[in-house]
Amino acid sequence: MPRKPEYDRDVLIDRARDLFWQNGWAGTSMKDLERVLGLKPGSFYAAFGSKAALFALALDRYAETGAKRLAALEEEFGAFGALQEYPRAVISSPDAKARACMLAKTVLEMGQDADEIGARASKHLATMERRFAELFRAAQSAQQIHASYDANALARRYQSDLLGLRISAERPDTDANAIADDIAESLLRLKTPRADRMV
Amino acid sequence: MPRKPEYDRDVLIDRARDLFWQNGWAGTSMKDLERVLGLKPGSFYAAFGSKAALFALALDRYAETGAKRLAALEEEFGAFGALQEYPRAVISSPDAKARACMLAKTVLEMGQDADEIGARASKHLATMERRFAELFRAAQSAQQIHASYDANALARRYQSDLLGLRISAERPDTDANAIADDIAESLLRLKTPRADRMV
DNA sequence: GCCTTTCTTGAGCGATCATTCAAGTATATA
DNA sequence: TATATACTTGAATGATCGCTCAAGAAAGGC
Repeated sequence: MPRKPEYDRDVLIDRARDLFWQNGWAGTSMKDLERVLGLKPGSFYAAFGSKAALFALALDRYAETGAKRLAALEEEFGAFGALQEYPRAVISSPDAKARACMLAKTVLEMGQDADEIGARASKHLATMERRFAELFRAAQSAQQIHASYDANALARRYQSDLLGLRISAERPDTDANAIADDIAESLLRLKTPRADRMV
Repeated sequence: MPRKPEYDRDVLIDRARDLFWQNGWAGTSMKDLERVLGLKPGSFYAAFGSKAALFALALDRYAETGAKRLAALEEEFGAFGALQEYPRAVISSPDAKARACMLAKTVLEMGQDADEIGARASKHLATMERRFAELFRAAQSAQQIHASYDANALARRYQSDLLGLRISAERPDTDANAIADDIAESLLRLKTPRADRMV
């Protein structure tokens, strides 16, 4: 039996995710990755195959972490509470390398058709939207949100608000916490029946 | 006197804006620009100085166009009507090369500190936010929005919603029109006094 | 201690990046 | 028509891109 790798693959993927998250696909060079991961080209390609393959792993890791955080909030606060807390949580984690959503950044940089990685990011976003819809439905079952609302529509709007929030949070001159509170507060209005469209 | 340029500088800036808007800074190569603008390197550098200088011109052009569109809506519908119409307008212009905001894409790609172009995009965003605040104040004066709201806070949230909307509109599987309608509709609730914070 | 297997190293690959510049071309004025 | 003044062209620059590969180093099985 031969020697074992000197690195911890999981740790490397985490570091790559942070680097890609912050600097984007094109903004992250192989030289950057070699420096941050502590791998020479030979080891890198033996371990991950290509820059694109590692980016895909980083994307999956990112999406998985986000889903877990949402699940933990649901565990602690219930479905409705999780929806209220998530906006605040997502812009205030101190270890995060960026405020904006890595999935959104990827979709914007790569496009989502024609590019495989962009499509993957888009798929993760769609999965998150479905999770939000489930939470909205659960909140409806718990009588915290009135049944007259369409949970899928609420989820779509909620995700849109989150994406906007996270971009706003990237800007230093903007009070993102106020926006997060605003989003959470607006959920409370959903307890009363949906008003007829007045527009 | 010597010969005149064969190109129309204004048209070239428009084309560069569309290209940069769609593909981003790093995603747009000099070769792309040469092809779309119909300029060989020598002419290009004589005309614009550098890729970065042209990007700055394109950013300014983009911001200027957006501001003009908002002003036109205000002219036609008044302040409150403009705020209602703008979300719909911004995702439905048929000539637009992308749905997402070029300023936001630039900030996300470049960062806004450390990079001069990112900072310029950020400044344009701040200017737009101030314009929104003015419109909210005008709507308050016209009794269409209750005076108990803080116009600056409304503008901050409104811009955040717009940024989210425009990212959502980039995704083909999402009904962005519904989100735009939702944003417009939520403005109607601002006619009644602000409820106390309940979160 | 030897051998096999894997990991590590780093020079170097062709391609592409933004940019430069000297040579050629066209035009308005004198 | 001659000349001065741009504008146009495109080959070439050095740097950097993602990536390859042959050689050296380390570690478990015998």
